[in-house]
Amino acid sequence: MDRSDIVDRILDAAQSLCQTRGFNAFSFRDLAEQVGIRSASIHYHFPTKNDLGQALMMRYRQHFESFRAEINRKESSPGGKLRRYVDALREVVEDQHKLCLCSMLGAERDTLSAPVQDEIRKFVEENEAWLAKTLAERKGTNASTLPEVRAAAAGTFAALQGAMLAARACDDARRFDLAADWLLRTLAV
Amino acid sequence: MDRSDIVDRILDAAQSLCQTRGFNAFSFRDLAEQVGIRSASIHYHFPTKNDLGQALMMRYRQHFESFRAEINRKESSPGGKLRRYVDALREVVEDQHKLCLCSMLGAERDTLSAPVQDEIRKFVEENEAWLAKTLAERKGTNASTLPEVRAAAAGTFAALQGAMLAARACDDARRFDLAADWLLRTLAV
DNA sequence: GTCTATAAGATGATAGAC
DNA sequence: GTCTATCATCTTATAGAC
Repeated sequence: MDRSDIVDRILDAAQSLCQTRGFNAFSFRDLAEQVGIRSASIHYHFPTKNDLGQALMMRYRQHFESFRAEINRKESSPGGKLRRYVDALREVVEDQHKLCLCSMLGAERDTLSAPVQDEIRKFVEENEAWLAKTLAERKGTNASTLPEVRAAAAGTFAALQGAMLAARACDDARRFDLAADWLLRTLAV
Repeated sequence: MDRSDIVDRILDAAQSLCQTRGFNAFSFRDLAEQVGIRSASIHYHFPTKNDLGQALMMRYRQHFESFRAEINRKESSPGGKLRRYVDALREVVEDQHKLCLCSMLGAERDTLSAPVQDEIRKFVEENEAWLAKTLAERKGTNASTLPEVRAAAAGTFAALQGAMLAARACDDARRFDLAADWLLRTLAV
């Protein structure tokens, strides 16, 4: 995990700042200080802040894509897949009560460029599609586009993102567990 | 609804900016321009931005307190109460895909003063307590502090806040309906 | 690729006139 | 209570040396 590639180190620091403070509450100087270089050097890799935001959200989305593929490989039962997915979000919450990058940038949507907005939307769609497929699988079908399955996926995604938000809002990680455990029981996982 | 009191007009404009852009993405100048006065006049009423944030979240919390009391007065069945609560959030979403103030400030929590953080936490606690009481009532008891009822309330609150967030993140109000309707069906309301 | 230096504008906040 | 004027600082971003 010791990425020494400078672009990744910048993105790591930016992601951490973004998940705890928000995109509009950290500067190139804050970022440069954390990475140990000067702010002009950040601009060399990411000319504008929106370029940084786009790269940030794109990388995050791809990480989740790999992560979902890994779950599908390692876990055979739909229930096990859902529990692994929830456990990964729990780890994010337990690390400084961080928010999902998608939620933080989603909240700040109106202040971001169109390419960043597109990345956020894609993240939601891809995660909901996976949840729908997994929830359908649990019912023994592959009809993941049925209205009732799509609704369950949207509700599940909303509950999980909202649980992370409540944990951050109250500075209390147990709020995530309370809501996430209720969700898994309700889904009969 | 035509509040001419200047403090309320400032708070109205600040709330709207906050629910669409976030607390860290609007300035005293933006605010002054919307209200039609100068930024120095805003500082007369709210010396610092955190003073404004505290007043904003306190007023929002009290509005919800009155709103929940109104629901309790007008609606007798627990199911009807929950539906009214959800409908009110839907109205917020339908207005420019606004976020609940609690979610926006909750996301930005680390950048806010302790008094504002306290107001956010109180908002979550008060709304969850009301949901727990209403969900317990639906089961014919008043045991709203039972672990299973508290978990259901936390899950419900998380799902609703997350549904608002997804609608904003994707610039699509139907995402709220999809998740909220699933929630109400799941709660058998 | 990173640095120093700096531009041009925004920001929260204050002093003092009216 | 609102205004003009202003301050010190921070912000994103660029030019040009090394």
